Amino acid sequence: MDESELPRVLQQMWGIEGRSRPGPKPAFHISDIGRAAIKLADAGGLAAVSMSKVAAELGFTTMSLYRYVDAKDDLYVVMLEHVFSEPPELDPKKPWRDRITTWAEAFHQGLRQHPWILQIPIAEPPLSPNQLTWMESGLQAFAGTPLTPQDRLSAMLLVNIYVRGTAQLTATMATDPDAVAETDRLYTQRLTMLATPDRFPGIAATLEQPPDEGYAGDFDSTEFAFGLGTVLDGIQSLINRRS
Amino acid sequence: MDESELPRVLQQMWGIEGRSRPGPKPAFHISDIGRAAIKLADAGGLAAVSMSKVAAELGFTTMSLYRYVDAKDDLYVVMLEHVFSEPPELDPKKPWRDRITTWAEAFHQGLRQHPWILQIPIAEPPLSPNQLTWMESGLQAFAGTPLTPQDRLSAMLLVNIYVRGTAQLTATMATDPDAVAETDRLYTQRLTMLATPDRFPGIAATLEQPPDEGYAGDFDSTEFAFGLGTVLDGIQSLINRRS
DNA sequence: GCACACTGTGTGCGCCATACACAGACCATA
DNA sequence: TATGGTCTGTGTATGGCGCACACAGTGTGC
Repeated sequence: MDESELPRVLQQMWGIEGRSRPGPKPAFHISDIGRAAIKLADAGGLAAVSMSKVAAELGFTTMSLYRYVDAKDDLYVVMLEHVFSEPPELDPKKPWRDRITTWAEAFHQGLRQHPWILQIPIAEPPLSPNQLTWMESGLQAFAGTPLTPQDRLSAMLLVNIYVRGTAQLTATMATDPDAVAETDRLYTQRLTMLATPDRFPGIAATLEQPPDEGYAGDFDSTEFAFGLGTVLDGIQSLINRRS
Repeated sequence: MDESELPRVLQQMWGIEGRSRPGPKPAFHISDIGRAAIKLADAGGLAAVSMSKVAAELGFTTMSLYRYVDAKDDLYVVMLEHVFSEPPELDPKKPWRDRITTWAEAFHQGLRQHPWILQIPIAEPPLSPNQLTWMESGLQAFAGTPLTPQDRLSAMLLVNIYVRGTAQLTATMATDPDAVAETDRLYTQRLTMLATPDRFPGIAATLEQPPDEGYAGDFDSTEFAFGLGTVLDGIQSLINRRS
Protein backbone atom coordinates (compact mmCIF):
# COMPACT_ATOMS: atom_id res chain seq x y z
CA MET A 1 0.00 0.00 0.00
CA ASP A 2 2.93 2.31 0.45
CA GLU A 3 3.17 4.66 -2.46
CA SER A 4 6.92 4.66 -2.26
CA GLU A 5 6.81 1.12 -3.60
CA LEU A 6 5.94 2.54 -7.01
CA PRO A 7 8.83 2.86 -9.44
CA ARG A 8 10.09 6.40 -9.72
CA VAL A 9 8.79 6.79 -13.25
CA LEU A 10 5.25 5.92 -12.26
CA GLN A 11 5.41 8.26 -9.28
CA GLN A 12 6.36 11.14 -11.51
CA MET A 13 3.74 10.31 -14.12
CA TRP A 14 1.00 10.19 -11.51
CA GLY A 15 2.21 13.48 -10.10
CA ILE A 16 2.90 12.02 -6.71
CA GLU A 17 5.15 14.66 -5.21
CA GLY A 18 7.58 13.46 -2.64
CA ARG A 19 7.98 15.75 0.36
CA SER A 20 9.86 18.88 -0.47
CA ARG A 21 13.45 17.84 -0.71
CA PRO A 22 16.88 19.41 -0.46
CA GLY A 23 19.12 19.78 -3.46
CA PRO A 24 18.73 21.58 -6.74
CA LYS A 25 15.34 21.66 -8.40
CA PRO A 26 15.02 19.36 -11.37
CA ALA A 27 15.66 21.20 -14.60
CA PHE A 28 12.76 19.59 -16.44
CA HIS A 29 9.95 17.08 -16.05
CA ILE A 30 9.70 13.50 -17.13
CA SER A 31 7.07 14.46 -19.68
CA ASP A 32 9.70 16.54 -21.46
CA ILE A 33 11.68 13.35 -21.89
CA GLY A 34 8.62 11.67 -23.31
CA ARG A 35 7.96 14.44 -25.79
CA ALA A 36 11.56 14.55 -26.97
CA ALA A 37 11.69 10.78 -27.40
CA ILE A 38 8.41 10.72 -29.31
CA LYS A 39 9.65 13.45 -31.61
CA LEU A 40 12.74 11.41 -32.40
CA ALA A 41 10.74 8.21 -32.90
CA ASP A 42 8.25 9.90 -35.20
CA ALA A 43 11.10 11.20 -37.31
CA GLY A 44 13.38 8.18 -37.44
CA GLY A 45 11.68 5.19 -35.91
CA LEU A 46 12.33 3.59 -32.58
CA ALA A 47 15.94 2.92 -33.54
CA ALA A 48 16.50 6.68 -33.55
CA VAL A 49 15.66 6.85 -29.86
CA SER A 50 18.74 6.57 -27.71
CA MET A 51 19.54 8.02 -24.36
CA SER A 52 22.10 10.36 -25.84
CA LYS A 53 19.84 11.52 -28.65
CA VAL A 54 16.98 12.24 -26.27
CA ALA A 55 19.31 14.09 -23.93
CA ALA A 56 20.76 16.10 -26.80
CA GLU A 57 17.24 16.97 -27.93
CA LEU A 58 16.63 18.42 -24.49
CA GLY A 59 20.00 20.14 -24.33
CA PHE A 60 21.32 18.04 -21.48
CA THR A 61 23.90 15.32 -21.09
CA THR A 62 23.12 11.67 -21.52
CA MET A 63 23.50 10.75 -17.89
CA SER A 64 21.14 13.43 -16.68
CA LEU A 65 18.24 11.32 -17.96
CA TYR A 66 19.04 8.67 -15.40
CA ARG A 67 17.94 11.06 -12.67
CA TYR A 68 14.41 10.68 -14.03
CA VAL A 69 14.45 7.22 -15.56
CA ASP A 70 15.97 4.06 -14.15
CA ALA A 71 16.68 2.39 -17.46
CA LYS A 72 15.94 2.48 -21.14
CA ASP A 73 12.79 0.41 -20.63
CA ASP A 74 11.38 3.14 -18.44
CA LEU A 75 11.86 5.53 -21.31
CA TYR A 76 9.55 3.36 -23.38
CA VAL A 77 6.95 3.47 -20.64
CA VAL A 78 7.09 7.24 -20.64
CA MET A 79 6.76 7.33 -24.42
CA LEU A 80 3.69 5.08 -24.35
CA GLU A 81 2.14 7.25 -21.70
CA HIS A 82 2.47 10.46 -23.69
CA VAL A 83 2.01 9.32 -27.26
CA PHE A 84 -1.74 8.82 -26.96
CA SER A 85 -3.98 11.75 -26.35
CA GLU A 86 -7.27 11.37 -24.56
CA PRO A 87 -9.46 8.49 -25.70
CA PRO A 88 -12.54 9.47 -27.74
CA GLU A 89 -15.78 10.47 -26.10
CA LEU A 90 -18.16 7.53 -26.27
CA ASP A 91 -21.80 8.49 -26.57
CA PRO A 92 -23.65 6.47 -23.91
CA LYS A 93 -26.80 6.60 -25.97
CA LYS A 94 -25.28 4.76 -28.90
CA PRO A 95 -25.15 0.96 -28.99
CA TRP A 96 -22.07 -0.78 -27.67
CA ARG A 97 -20.99 -1.76 -31.17
CA ASP A 98 -20.70 1.83 -32.33
CA ARG A 99 -18.87 2.80 -29.19
CA ILE A 100 -16.22 0.08 -29.29
CA THR A 101 -15.79 0.71 -33.02
CA THR A 102 -15.07 4.36 -32.35
CA TRP A 103 -12.63 3.35 -29.66
CA ALA A 104 -10.92 0.81 -31.92
CA GLU A 105 -10.60 3.26 -34.78
CA ALA A 106 -9.09 5.91 -32.55
CA PHE A 107 -6.59 3.39 -31.24
CA HIS A 108 -5.85 2.23 -34.75
CA GLN A 109 -5.26 5.75 -35.93
CA GLY A 110 -2.82 6.34 -33.11
CA LEU A 111 -0.87 3.27 -34.10
CA ARG A 112 -0.76 4.34 -37.73
CA GLN A 113 0.51 7.77 -36.78
CA HIS A 114 3.21 6.32 -34.58
CA PRO A 115 4.14 2.92 -36.01
CA TRP A 116 7.13 2.60 -33.70
CA ILE A 117 4.71 1.89 -30.84
CA LEU A 118 4.44 -1.65 -32.17
CA GLN A 119 8.19 -2.09 -31.94
CA ILE A 120 8.34 -1.38 -28.25
CA PRO A 121 8.93 -4.58 -26.31
CA ILE A 122 6.10 -4.65 -23.78
CA ALA A 123 7.56 -5.88 -20.54
CA GLU A 124 4.88 -4.81 -18.10
CA PRO A 125 1.12 -4.35 -18.09
CA PRO A 126 -0.09 -0.74 -18.20
CA LEU A 127 -0.12 1.36 -15.05
CA SER A 128 0.33 4.90 -16.31
CA PRO A 129 -2.52 7.41 -16.17
CA ASN A 130 -3.28 7.78 -19.84
CA GLN A 131 -3.07 4.06 -20.49
CA LEU A 132 -5.53 3.38 -17.72
CA THR A 133 -7.79 6.08 -19.12
CA TRP A 134 -7.85 4.25 -22.45
CA MET A 135 -8.53 0.98 -20.68
CA GLU A 136 -11.38 2.55 -18.79
CA SER A 137 -12.78 4.06 -21.95
CA GLY A 138 -12.73 0.68 -23.69
CA LEU A 139 -14.50 -0.92 -20.77
CA GLN A 140 -17.15 1.79 -20.75
CA ALA A 141 -18.01 0.87 -24.33
CA PHE A 142 -19.70 -2.20 -22.93
CA ALA A 143 -21.77 -0.36 -20.37
CA GLY A 144 -25.38 -1.40 -20.52
CA THR A 145 -24.60 -4.85 -21.85
CA PRO A 146 -25.21 -7.95 -19.76
CA LEU A 147 -21.48 -8.71 -19.80
CA THR A 148 -19.77 -9.23 -16.45
CA PRO A 149 -16.75 -7.08 -15.59
CA GLN A 150 -14.48 -9.98 -16.56
CA ASP A 151 -16.33 -10.39 -19.84
CA ARG A 152 -15.85 -6.73 -20.57
CA LEU A 153 -12.16 -6.96 -19.84
CA SER A 154 -11.85 -9.95 -22.15
CA ALA A 155 -13.85 -8.24 -24.89
CA MET A 156 -11.84 -5.05 -24.61
CA LEU A 157 -8.58 -6.97 -24.71
CA LEU A 158 -9.83 -8.88 -27.73
CA VAL A 159 -10.46 -5.66 -29.63
CA ASN A 160 -7.18 -4.25 -28.38
CA ILE A 161 -5.35 -7.31 -29.64
CA TYR A 162 -7.11 -7.17 -32.97
CA VAL A 163 -6.17 -3.56 -33.56
CA ARG A 164 -2.58 -4.13 -32.58
CA GLY A 165 -2.39 -7.23 -34.73
CA THR A 166 -3.76 -5.69 -37.88
CA ALA A 167 -1.62 -2.62 -37.43
CA GLN A 168 1.35 -4.93 -37.09
CA LEU A 169 0.48 -6.62 -40.35
CA THR A 170 0.04 -3.46 -42.38
CA ALA A 171 2.80 -1.46 -40.81
CA THR A 172 5.84 -2.45 -42.78
CA MET A 173 7.13 0.43 -40.75
CA ALA A 174 7.14 2.46 -43.92
CA THR A 175 6.04 6.03 -44.09
CA ASP A 176 6.24 6.27 -47.85
CA PRO A 177 3.10 4.84 -49.51
CA ASP A 178 5.04 4.09 -52.67
CA ALA A 179 7.45 1.98 -50.67
CA VAL A 180 4.54 0.09 -49.16
CA ALA A 181 3.08 -0.66 -52.57
CA GLU A 182 6.45 -1.75 -53.88
CA THR A 183 7.06 -3.99 -50.90
CA ASP A 184 3.67 -5.53 -51.35
CA ARG A 185 4.21 -6.13 -55.06
CA LEU A 186 7.54 -7.77 -54.41
CA TYR A 187 6.06 -9.94 -51.70
CA THR A 188 3.23 -11.13 -53.93
CA GLN A 189 5.68 -11.93 -56.67
CA ARG A 190 7.94 -13.95 -54.41
CA LEU A 191 5.00 -15.70 -52.80
CA THR A 192 3.68 -16.64 -56.23
CA MET A 193 7.05 -18.11 -57.06
CA LEU A 194 7.50 -20.05 -53.83
CA ALA A 195 3.98 -21.10 -52.89
CA THR A 196 3.41 -23.57 -55.69
CA PRO A 197 -0.15 -24.92 -55.95
CA ASP A 198 0.97 -28.51 -55.42
CA ARG A 199 2.48 -27.94 -52.02
CA PHE A 200 0.56 -24.83 -50.96
CA PRO A 201 -2.87 -25.01 -52.60
CA GLY A 202 -4.52 -22.80 -50.02
CA ILE A 203 -2.00 -20.00 -50.33
CA ALA A 204 -2.02 -20.28 -54.10
CA ALA A 205 -5.79 -19.94 -54.11
CA THR A 206 -5.64 -16.62 -52.31
CA LEU A 207 -3.10 -15.43 -54.85
CA GLU A 208 -5.08 -16.48 -57.90
CA GLN A 209 -8.02 -14.36 -56.98
CA PRO A 210 -6.54 -11.08 -55.86
CA PRO A 211 -8.55 -8.69 -53.72
CA ASP A 212 -11.23 -6.58 -55.25
CA GLU A 213 -9.55 -3.35 -56.15
CA GLY A 214 -6.54 -1.21 -55.52
CA TYR A 215 -4.83 -2.78 -52.58
CA ALA A 216 -2.53 -0.50 -50.69
CA GLY A 217 -4.80 2.15 -49.29
CA ASP A 218 -7.86 0.01 -48.98
CA PHE A 219 -6.83 -2.22 -46.16
CA ASP A 220 -6.90 0.45 -43.54
CA SER A 221 -10.53 1.24 -44.22
CA THR A 222 -12.30 -1.78 -45.67
CA GLU A 223 -10.30 -4.73 -44.43
CA PHE A 224 -9.91 -3.29 -40.95
CA ALA A 225 -13.63 -2.77 -40.58
CA PHE A 226 -14.30 -6.23 -41.98
CA GLY A 227 -12.07 -8.02 -39.51
CA LEU A 228 -13.28 -5.87 -36.65
CA GLY A 229 -16.84 -6.75 -37.61
CA THR A 230 -15.97 -10.41 -37.32
CA VAL A 231 -14.51 -9.89 -33.86
CA LEU A 232 -17.53 -7.92 -32.77
CA ASP A 233 -19.82 -10.64 -34.07
CA GLY A 234 -18.04 -12.99 -31.71
CA ILE A 235 -18.59 -10.61 -28.83
CA GLN A 236 -22.22 -10.26 -29.87
CA SER A 237 -22.73 -13.98 -29.53
CA LEU A 238 -21.18 -13.78 -26.07
CA ILE A 239 -23.65 -11.06 -25.18
CA ASN A 240 -26.51 -13.19 -26.47
CA ARG A 241 -25.33 -16.04 -24.29
CA ARG A 242 -25.18 -13.80 -21.22
CA SER A 243 -28.70 -12.44 -21.69
CA MET B 1 10.81 -14.36 -61.71
CA ASP B 2 14.54 -14.70 -61.41
CA GLU B 3 15.41 -16.78 -58.40
CA SER B 4 18.54 -14.79 -57.86
CA GLU B 5 16.34 -11.90 -56.77
CA LEU B 6 15.67 -13.75 -53.54
CA PRO B 7 17.73 -12.65 -50.55
CA ARG B 8 20.54 -15.05 -49.83
CA VAL B 9 18.97 -16.27 -46.62
CA LEU B 10 15.77 -17.30 -48.34
CA GLN B 11 17.70 -19.05 -51.09
CA GLN B 12 19.54 -21.13 -48.54
CA MET B 13 16.42 -21.92 -46.56
CA TRP B 14 14.58 -23.10 -49.68
CA GLY B 15 17.58 -25.19 -50.62
CA ILE B 16 18.07 -23.41 -53.88
CA GLU B 17 21.63 -24.42 -54.69
CA GLY B 18 23.53 -22.02 -56.82
CA ARG B 19 25.67 -23.68 -59.49
CA SER B 20 28.71 -25.41 -58.06
CA ARG B 21 31.08 -22.64 -57.26
CA PRO B 22 34.79 -22.15 -56.76
CA GLY B 23 36.27 -21.50 -53.38
CA PRO B 24 36.23 -23.43 -50.12
CA LYS B 25 33.10 -25.30 -49.17
CA PRO B 26 31.02 -23.65 -46.47
CA ALA B 27 31.86 -25.04 -43.06
CA PHE B 28 28.25 -25.27 -41.96
CA HIS B 29 24.69 -24.58 -43.03
CA ILE B 30 22.42 -21.70 -42.23
CA SER B 31 20.22 -24.05 -40.24
CA ASP B 32 23.13 -24.54 -37.84
CA ILE B 33 23.03 -20.81 -37.22
CA GLY B 34 19.32 -21.05 -36.54
CA ARG B 35 19.73 -23.90 -34.07
CA ALA B 36 22.54 -22.17 -32.21
CA ALA B 37 20.62 -18.92 -31.98
CA ILE B 38 17.48 -20.69 -30.77
CA LYS B 39 19.47 -22.48 -28.12
CA LEU B 40 20.81 -19.19 -26.85
CA ALA B 41 17.40 -17.54 -26.94
CA ASP B 42 15.75 -20.40 -25.08
CA ALA B 43 18.39 -20.14 -22.39
CA GLY B 44 18.69 -16.39 -21.98
CA GLY B 45 16.00 -14.64 -23.98
CA LEU B 46 16.38 -12.74 -27.20
CA ALA B 47 18.85 -10.37 -25.59
CA ALA B 48 21.27 -13.26 -25.24
CA VAL B 49 21.38 -13.65 -29.02
CA SER B 50 24.21 -11.68 -30.54
CA MET B 51 26.29 -12.34 -33.59
CA SER B 52 29.34 -13.05 -31.48
CA LYS B 53 27.50 -15.38 -29.11
CA VAL B 54 25.99 -17.36 -31.94
CA ALA B 55 29.34 -17.60 -33.66
CA ALA B 56 31.01 -18.70 -30.46
CA GLU B 57 28.33 -21.34 -29.99
CA LEU B 58 29.25 -22.73 -33.38
CA GLY B 59 32.96 -22.40 -32.75
CA PHE B 60 33.55 -19.77 -35.41
CA THR B 61 34.35 -16.11 -35.45
CA THR B 62 31.73 -13.43 -35.41
CA MET B 63 32.27 -12.24 -38.93
CA SER B 64 31.96 -15.68 -40.42
CA LEU B 65 28.21 -15.48 -39.89
CA TYR B 66 27.99 -12.66 -42.38
CA ARG B 67 28.87 -15.14 -45.13
CA TYR B 68 25.45 -16.70 -44.51
CA VAL B 69 23.39 -13.83 -43.22
CA ASP B 70 23.30 -10.27 -44.49
CA ALA B 71 22.38 -8.64 -41.21
CA LYS B 72 21.07 -9.30 -37.75
CA ASP B 73 17.49 -9.13 -38.99
CA ASP B 74 18.17 -12.09 -41.24
CA LEU B 75 19.23 -14.03 -38.20
CA TYR B 76 15.78 -13.48 -36.75
CA VAL B 77 14.22 -14.78 -39.95
CA VAL B 78 16.29 -17.93 -39.71
CA MET B 79 15.30 -18.39 -36.07
CA LEU B 80 11.61 -18.05 -36.88
CA GLU B 81 11.96 -20.58 -39.66
CA HIS B 82 13.51 -23.24 -37.47
CA VAL B 83 11.84 -22.71 -34.13
CA PHE B 84 8.52 -24.21 -35.21
CA SER B 85 8.30 -27.85 -36.09
CA GLU B 86 5.71 -29.14 -38.53
CA PRO B 87 2.17 -27.88 -38.01
CA PRO B 88 -0.27 -30.42 -36.58
CA GLU B 89 -2.12 -32.87 -38.77
CA LEU B 90 -5.66 -31.60 -39.26
CA ASP B 91 -8.24 -34.31 -39.65
CA PRO B 92 -10.30 -33.39 -42.74
CA LYS B 93 -13.27 -35.25 -41.34
CA LYS B 94 -13.53 -33.06 -38.28
CA PRO B 95 -15.42 -29.77 -38.39
CA TRP B 96 -13.49 -26.59 -39.16
CA ARG B 97 -13.79 -25.42 -35.57
CA ASP B 98 -11.94 -28.39 -34.18
CA ARG B 99 -9.28 -28.07 -36.84
CA ILE B 100 -8.50 -24.39 -36.36
CA THR B 101 -8.57 -24.92 -32.59
CA THR B 102 -5.95 -27.63 -32.89
CA TRP B 103 -3.91 -25.33 -35.08
CA ALA B 104 -4.25 -22.41 -32.67
CA GLU B 105 -3.30 -24.50 -29.67
CA ALA B 106 -0.21 -25.86 -31.39
CA PHE B 107 0.81 -22.33 -32.30
CA HIS B 108 0.13 -21.16 -28.79
CA GLN B 109 2.21 -23.93 -27.33
CA GLY B 110 5.11 -23.00 -29.58
CA LEU B 111 4.94 -19.42 -28.37
CA ARG B 112 4.87 -20.49 -24.75
CA GLN B 113 7.88 -22.70 -25.21
CA HIS B 114 9.83 -19.92 -26.91
CA PRO B 115 8.54 -16.63 -25.52
CA TRP B 116 11.32 -14.68 -27.20
CA ILE B 117 9.52 -15.16 -30.51
CA LEU B 118 7.20 -12.37 -29.48
CA GLN B 119 10.14 -10.03 -28.97
CA ILE B 120 11.36 -10.33 -32.51
CA PRO B 121 10.57 -7.19 -34.46
CA ILE B 122 8.71 -8.45 -37.50
CA ALA B 123 9.91 -6.46 -40.45
CA GLU B 124 8.72 -8.64 -43.32
CA PRO B 125 5.85 -10.98 -44.06
CA PRO B 126 6.69 -14.69 -43.98
CA LEU B 127 8.37 -16.34 -46.94
CA SER B 128 10.34 -19.18 -45.43
CA PRO B 129 9.29 -22.81 -45.99
CA ASN B 130 8.11 -23.72 -42.54
CA GLN B 131 6.25 -20.47 -42.07
CA LEU B 132 4.39 -21.00 -45.32
CA THR B 133 3.62 -24.57 -44.26
CA TRP B 134 1.98 -23.23 -41.12
CA MET B 135 0.07 -20.67 -43.17
CA GLU B 136 -1.12 -23.39 -45.49
CA SER B 137 -2.14 -25.60 -42.60
CA GLY B 138 -4.16 -22.78 -41.09
CA LEU B 139 -5.91 -22.18 -44.39
CA GLN B 140 -6.70 -25.85 -44.79
CA ALA B 141 -8.60 -25.72 -41.52
CA PHE B 142 -11.31 -23.89 -43.40
CA ALA B 143 -11.55 -26.41 -46.22
CA GLY B 144 -15.13 -27.38 -46.87
CA THR B 145 -16.54 -24.12 -45.59
CA PRO B 146 -18.24 -21.66 -47.94
CA LEU B 147 -15.54 -19.07 -47.18
CA THR B 148 -13.71 -17.55 -50.13
CA PRO B 149 -9.92 -17.77 -50.25
CA GLN B 150 -9.73 -14.19 -49.02
CA ASP B 151 -12.14 -14.99 -46.21
CA ARG B 152 -9.98 -17.89 -45.19
CA LEU B 153 -6.90 -15.74 -45.17
CA SER B 154 -8.64 -13.16 -43.02
CA ALA B 155 -9.96 -15.81 -40.66
CA MET B 156 -6.59 -17.49 -40.35
CA LEU B 157 -4.90 -14.17 -39.69
CA LEU B 158 -7.53 -13.36 -37.10
CA VAL B 159 -6.76 -16.53 -35.18
CA ASN B 160 -3.07 -15.95 -35.66
CA ILE B 161 -3.37 -12.47 -34.24
CA TYR B 162 -5.42 -13.69 -31.33
CA VAL B 163 -2.89 -16.33 -30.36
CA ARG B 164 -0.01 -13.90 -30.63
CA GLY B 165 -1.88 -11.28 -28.67
CA THR B 166 -2.87 -13.50 -25.77
CA ALA B 167 0.60 -14.99 -25.62
CA GLN B 168 1.93 -11.45 -25.47
CA LEU B 169 -0.33 -10.65 -22.55
CA THR B 170 0.54 -13.69 -20.48
CA ALA B 171 4.19 -13.88 -21.35
CA THR B 172 5.79 -11.55 -18.87
CA MET B 173 8.77 -13.25 -20.42
CA ALA B 174 9.14 -15.16 -17.20
CA THR B 175 10.08 -18.79 -17.06
CA ASP B 176 9.61 -19.10 -13.33
CA PRO B 177 5.92 -19.62 -12.43
CA ASP B 178 6.50 -18.15 -8.99
CA ALA B 179 7.81 -14.99 -10.58
CA VAL B 180 4.70 -14.80 -12.75
CA ALA B 181 2.43 -15.11 -9.73
CA GLU B 182 4.41 -12.50 -7.84
CA THR B 183 4.36 -10.09 -10.77
CA ASP B 184 0.63 -10.56 -11.09
CA ARG B 185 0.06 -9.98 -7.38
CA LEU B 186 2.11 -6.81 -7.45
CA TYR B 187 0.29 -5.57 -10.53
CA THR B 188 -3.12 -6.15 -9.00
CA GLN B 189 -2.03 -4.36 -5.85
CA ARG B 190 -0.76 -1.34 -7.70
CA LEU B 191 -3.77 -1.26 -9.98
CA THR B 192 -6.03 -1.35 -6.95
CA MET B 193 -4.16 1.61 -5.53
CA LEU B 194 -4.15 3.69 -8.72
CA ALA B 195 -7.43 2.82 -10.40
CA THR B 196 -9.75 4.48 -7.92
CA PRO B 197 -13.46 3.78 -8.45
CA ASP B 198 -14.29 7.45 -8.94
CA ARG B 199 -12.04 7.91 -11.96
CA PHE B 200 -11.83 4.35 -13.19
CA PRO B 201 -15.09 2.61 -12.28
CA GLY B 202 -14.80 0.01 -15.01
CA ILE B 203 -11.32 -1.08 -14.04
CA ALA B 204 -12.24 -1.06 -10.37
CA ALA B 205 -15.20 -3.31 -11.11
CA THR B 206 -13.00 -5.96 -12.64
CA LEU B 207 -10.78 -5.80 -9.59
CA GLU B 208 -13.58 -6.07 -7.06
CA GLN B 209 -14.79 -9.35 -8.43
CA PRO B 210 -11.63 -11.32 -9.02
CA PRO B 211 -11.64 -14.30 -11.39
CA ASP B 212 -13.13 -17.58 -10.30
CA GLU B 213 -10.23 -19.49 -8.88
CA GLY B 214 -6.48 -19.72 -8.83
CA TYR B 215 -5.33 -17.31 -11.42
CA ALA B 216 -1.85 -17.95 -12.69
CA GLY B 217 -2.02 -21.34 -14.33
CA ASP B 218 -5.61 -21.11 -15.39
CA PHE B 219 -5.32 -18.51 -18.08
CA ASP B 220 -3.48 -20.68 -20.49
CA SER B 221 -6.22 -23.29 -20.51
CA THR B 222 -9.54 -21.70 -19.64
CA GLU B 223 -9.14 -18.08 -20.61
CA PHE B 224 -7.37 -18.91 -23.85
CA ALA B 225 -10.12 -21.26 -24.95
CA PHE B 226 -12.75 -18.74 -23.90
CA GLY B 227 -11.33 -15.92 -25.98
CA LEU B 228 -10.64 -18.21 -28.88
CA GLY B 229 -14.23 -19.37 -28.75
CA THR B 230 -15.36 -15.78 -29.05
CA VAL B 231 -13.18 -15.28 -32.10
CA LEU B 232 -14.45 -18.46 -33.67
CA ASP B 233 -18.03 -17.41 -33.02
CA GLY B 234 -17.29 -14.35 -35.10
CA ILE B 235 -15.93 -16.50 -37.90
CA GLN B 236 -18.97 -18.74 -37.58
CA SER B 237 -21.26 -15.80 -38.23
CA LEU B 238 -19.17 -14.96 -41.29
CA ILE B 239 -19.64 -18.54 -42.49
CA ASN B 240 -23.37 -18.26 -41.93
CA ARG B 241 -23.44 -15.09 -43.99
CA ARG B 242 -21.53 -16.74 -46.83
CA SER B 243 -23.86 -19.75 -47.00
C1' DG C 1 47.89 -25.80 -63.98
C1' DC C 2 46.10 -21.60 -63.40
C1' DA C 3 42.89 -17.71 -62.53
C1' DC C 4 39.68 -16.14 -59.57
C1' DA C 5 35.59 -16.36 -56.85
C1' DC C 6 34.71 -17.61 -52.46
C1' DT C 7 35.88 -19.00 -47.64
C1' DG C 8 36.78 -17.90 -42.60
C1' DT C 9 39.75 -14.51 -39.87
C1' DG C 10 41.53 -10.22 -37.56
C1' DT C 11 41.28 -5.59 -36.81
C1' DG C 12 38.91 -1.56 -36.06
C1' DC C 13 35.11 1.95 -35.95
C1' DG C 14 31.17 4.20 -34.10
C1' DC C 15 27.33 3.71 -31.25
C1' DC C 16 25.04 2.04 -27.38
C1' DA C 17 23.48 1.56 -22.19
C1' DT C 18 25.01 2.59 -17.97
C1' DA C 19 28.30 2.48 -13.56
C1' DC C 20 30.74 5.77 -10.79
C1' DA C 21 32.96 9.83 -8.83
C1' DC C 22 32.39 14.61 -8.49
C1' DA C 23 31.23 19.79 -7.90
C1' DG C 24 27.65 22.65 -7.11
C1' DA C 25 22.57 23.85 -5.59
C1' DC C 26 19.17 23.98 -2.27
C1' DC C 27 16.08 22.86 1.84
C1' DA C 28 15.34 21.44 6.82
C1' DT C 29 17.11 22.08 10.82
C1' DA C 30 19.84 24.36 14.32
C1' DT D 1 21.22 33.02 9.74
C1' DA D 2 24.47 29.27 9.31
C1' DT D 3 25.24 24.61 7.99
C1' DG D 4 24.81 19.54 6.91
C1' DG D 5 23.16 16.49 4.08
C1' DT D 6 20.94 15.32 -0.02
C1' DC D 7 19.87 15.83 -4.51
C1' DT D 8 21.18 17.86 -9.04
C1' DG D 9 23.57 17.69 -13.66
C1' DT D 10 28.29 16.52 -15.56
C1' DG D 11 32.58 14.00 -17.16
C1' DT D 12 34.79 9.97 -17.67
C1' DA D 13 35.13 5.15 -18.43
C1' DT D 14 33.75 0.33 -19.51
C1' DG D 15 32.07 -3.51 -21.94
C1' DG D 16 29.17 -4.91 -25.49
C1' DC D 17 27.15 -4.49 -29.83
C1' DG D 18 26.53 -4.61 -35.30
C1' DC D 19 29.17 -4.45 -38.99
C1' DA D 20 32.82 -2.51 -42.74
C1' DC D 21 37.02 -3.89 -44.68
C1' DA D 22 41.36 -5.97 -45.93
C1' DC D 23 43.53 -10.32 -45.96
C1' DA D 24 45.34 -15.18 -46.66
C1' DG D 25 44.06 -19.52 -47.98
C1' DT D 26 40.92 -22.91 -50.72
C1' DG D 27 39.01 -25.38 -54.41
C1' DT D 28 36.36 -25.35 -58.92
C1' DG D 29 35.99 -24.49 -63.93
C1' DC D 30 38.69 -23.35 -67.64
